[in-house]
Amino acid sequence: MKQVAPVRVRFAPSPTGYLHVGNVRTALFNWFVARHSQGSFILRIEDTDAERSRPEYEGQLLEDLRWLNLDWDESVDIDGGFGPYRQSDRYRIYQQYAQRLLDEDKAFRCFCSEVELEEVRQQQLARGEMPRYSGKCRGLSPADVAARMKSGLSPTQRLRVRQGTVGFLDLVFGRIDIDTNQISDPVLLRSDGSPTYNFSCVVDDILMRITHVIRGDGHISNTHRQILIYEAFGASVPQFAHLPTVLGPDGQKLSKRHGATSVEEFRVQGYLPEALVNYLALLGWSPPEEGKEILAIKEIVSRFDLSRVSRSPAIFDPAKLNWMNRSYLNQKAGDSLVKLAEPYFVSAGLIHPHPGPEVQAWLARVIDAVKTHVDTLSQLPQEVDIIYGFESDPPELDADAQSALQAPEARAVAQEFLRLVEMREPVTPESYREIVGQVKEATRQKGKALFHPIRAALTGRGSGPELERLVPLYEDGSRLDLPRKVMSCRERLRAVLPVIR
RNA sequence: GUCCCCAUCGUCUAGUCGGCCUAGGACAUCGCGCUUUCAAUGCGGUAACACGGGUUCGAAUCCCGUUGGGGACGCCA
Repeated sequence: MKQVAPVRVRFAPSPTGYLHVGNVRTALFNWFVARHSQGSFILRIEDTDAERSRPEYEGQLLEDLRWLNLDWDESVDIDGGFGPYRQSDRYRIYQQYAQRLLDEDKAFRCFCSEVELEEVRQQQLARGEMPRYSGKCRGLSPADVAARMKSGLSPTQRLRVRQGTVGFLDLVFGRIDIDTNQISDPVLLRSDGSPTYNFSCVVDDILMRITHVIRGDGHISNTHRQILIYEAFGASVPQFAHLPTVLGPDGQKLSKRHGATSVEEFRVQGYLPEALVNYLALLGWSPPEEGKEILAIKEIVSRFDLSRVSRSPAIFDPAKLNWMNRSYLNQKAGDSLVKLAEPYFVSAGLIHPHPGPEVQAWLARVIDAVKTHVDTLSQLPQEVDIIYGFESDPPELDADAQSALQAPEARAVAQEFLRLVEMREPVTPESYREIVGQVKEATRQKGKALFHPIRAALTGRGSGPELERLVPLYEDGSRLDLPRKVMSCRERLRAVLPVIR
């Protein structure tokens, strides 16, 4: 029996900003692979760029991943025996491994200055060549090196790239081979001694026993350099899988001007994490069976396979995300949405903070009544205006409601309805139905001619949720302690009275 | 500029040994039904193999070229 090493994948973001949907998708696909194969998902913080990395982004990063329900097995907060998991805490390790390469003459010190290198680059570009390192310091003798060190120059350390071809079998793109003459001797250690991305990444992936490197396709060309580093260490090379880029609706790289792009923004706008995960899973991956696109996370995990990942870039489509979020919203019962929706209602001044059970129960019914109209939780308060709004004197009626109350028969319906409501207060679902029956009899109106005027008088609008649902919400809402008053049926009808006279 | 990669409806995609494809699904869009209205929902329609050459009895599927797009070429990740 052949022993198969357990799958170990990693998501290695840089804490240089908010978690972006493109990165989230990379994290997700890694996580899918880990969970599908009962492997480990490792979260590593790549903060070797001191200029741009900010510690506060790290916390945000973890929080965003938690919100998405992506759990990790090892990271800065869970030691799996392969730590530390923050690259800035691993500098000693990089020094040590860099020294080893130097000792074995697989790397060399380079004293070229940045201006000097830039000059050469410009010349090569002008000649229409691919800019690459000249190899100037490759052949420096130990004495030369010692002399320059003594004079106070601080060198970088570069890998000695061998002749020939390097290649790998990408799990999504297939075979990608190139000639090593396309590659400069990559800098491993900067002149200040800090490691570069390509070096720290490889050292960590070796030491953390990463089996599959899954990342954005912008890293394809880095992969060749990195493989050369694995070779220099005599380490086994992991499998690679590169994911196509996520683009904005205009086909350009996704950026702020395309609207929300960070997980934080999607959360604030009231998208459900499961909807965002489901949508992102379908961006570049498709399940083996057709037609089923709303998939629970566990269904995605069980079906996920890198061989079904597309090779071409995908455009992020907010309209489809909206549809998906709506569909998740409608799948959930109102009472399971109350907790999530509460903050939006509180900040809109519709309920007091920390509502009691009565308000919560009422709110759940309110949400059930209007949720088919919204894409996101943040749209709920404006939709709920049909319950609250009616306070101005006289109340504002929309165009549809006004025309519904134009005809004398329509006003008769509304007046009769009011008369009966006055007698039967408070209105229950049962009494509402009875009253409507009596109005029907008294006015000889039915169907649209009957319901439209009632709706207009009661809600001030030409359309909205079913009246049978709205009426009890008005009645019950009017008895609750809310920062903004909900008017009962009678109050509403009295208020419109001047309008329908 | 040089190298690498990609190319099916407006969008995400199915298509994995070339024939079952007069190209399927989902979103969006349009129409119809249901309903007192809107929404939701049900049913149906419009809509694509970038172009040009090959190979083959047969190509969306294989090969070459063109065009278009993306990426790489850093002491960024």
